[in-house]
Amino acid sequence: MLDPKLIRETPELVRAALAKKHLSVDLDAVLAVDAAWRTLLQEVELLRSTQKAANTAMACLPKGSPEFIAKVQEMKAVSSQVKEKEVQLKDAEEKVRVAMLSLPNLPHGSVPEGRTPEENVTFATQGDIASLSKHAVPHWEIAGFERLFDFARGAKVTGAGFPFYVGDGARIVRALLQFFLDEDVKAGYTEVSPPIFVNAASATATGQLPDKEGQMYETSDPLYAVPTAEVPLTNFFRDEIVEESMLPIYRCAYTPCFRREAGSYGKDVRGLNRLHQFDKVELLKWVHPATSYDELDKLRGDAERLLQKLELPYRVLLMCGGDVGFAQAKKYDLEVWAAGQKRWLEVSSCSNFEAFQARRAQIRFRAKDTGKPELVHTINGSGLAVPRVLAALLENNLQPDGRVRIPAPLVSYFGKEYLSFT
RNA sequence: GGAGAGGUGGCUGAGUGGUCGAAAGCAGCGCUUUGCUAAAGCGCCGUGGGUGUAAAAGCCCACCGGGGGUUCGAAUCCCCCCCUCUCCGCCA
Repeated sequence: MLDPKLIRETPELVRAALAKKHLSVDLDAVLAVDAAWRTLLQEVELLRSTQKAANTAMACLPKGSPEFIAKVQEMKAVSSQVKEKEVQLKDAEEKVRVAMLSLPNLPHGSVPEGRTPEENVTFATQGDIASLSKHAVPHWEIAGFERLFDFARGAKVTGAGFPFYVGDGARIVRALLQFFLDEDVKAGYTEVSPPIFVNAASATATGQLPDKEGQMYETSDPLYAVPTAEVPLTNFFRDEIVEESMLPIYRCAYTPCFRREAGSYGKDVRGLNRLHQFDKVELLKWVHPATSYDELDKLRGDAERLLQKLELPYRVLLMCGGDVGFAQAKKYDLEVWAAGQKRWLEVSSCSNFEAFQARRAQIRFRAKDTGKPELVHTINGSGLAVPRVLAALLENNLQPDGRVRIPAPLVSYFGKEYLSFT
């Protein structure tokens, strides 16, 4: 959510910033419902004010006195007016709420112009792609792949996109998660194991709701299966005021992630590229607004280091205005090179949300100098998503003998130096 | 799942229809006293919104778990929901 005062007082500034995101936003409609709401609010408050004054006067009048009875009669009219107006006010309030929730976050000034993913800026590239085998194959074509990653049985038991991981397949997933969490903890993040279902209020605070319910699995309660640990993690401090001295707060969490992802097709959904359920470790920070862009860079660095340790070539994309996302002010994507598919796979998305989520979630800190609550900035990114890292690992490290070499830092977690499909 | 008790400000905890945004205490902040510390005394000390302003101040409204209702008037009475605790049942 944006600052309502900013929208009212500098609508042109807001309009210009939103244009950069290339989303169709009717700011005038938002301003109109806001103005209507404020008019009604003032009318109701005026009525309530007279009601209150009468109430105070009546308190020192004898109950049965003629003056008292006259007042009651007089106030009955006011009371019915208030009730009528309050219905309208409630309606107006809801309209404002919906309108405000529909506005995307403003992109940061450093976000490049652009409409499509092709216009994202390659910010950095690490590792040597050329040295990887020219004969690498997509991971789903590796002999024995389906033994370790059993999509057929997953589809039978649950549905497409819910594979079984078997033997070394299960073990490599566990090794990666353990490695990621240990490294993240070393980098200063406190490990958390959150609930994997959230309520509507939580999903609204982080920006999944309203409008994006089609991307989440919903239970009959209703609760939502988390699409990322970001959701429960961010909401940890919802409706709370923390001390400024507690900032910045660093947390990491592993959860399975559930995404319905309707509408994807082709090579995007082959093998481990895109699943309805996958494992991911998320990094999350609550920070002082003044430091949030430094903290974003640091978080991205923490995610990058994981890829470096796994010896995976990757690039960092700075997302252009059109690809930043609804709730983000600035976003970097980390993509690993998958030698078999000969393409980049997104394994982490590191974003600064500034106060957008904090305002929805009412997460604030008490400023030391003024003593007043202020909104924190939230920052998050994957550290990292398992299946695509795994896909790149399988494709890049496949040996002529059909085994996959395990990168040195992972060996102690995996328990051996090669993953075997037999 | 069943029965009972309860949800009030950062915390503890009064308040059962009117002048209550809410006593008191603790914590916090400021001042006084003091060689320092401690103690004591005095004062300040919730959040959100509207309006106003260069920014403030000020003024107004709302908020006593959430939502609805009764009433001229609700923290207080009624209904629904959520949560916590105790006991019982079930269970990894």
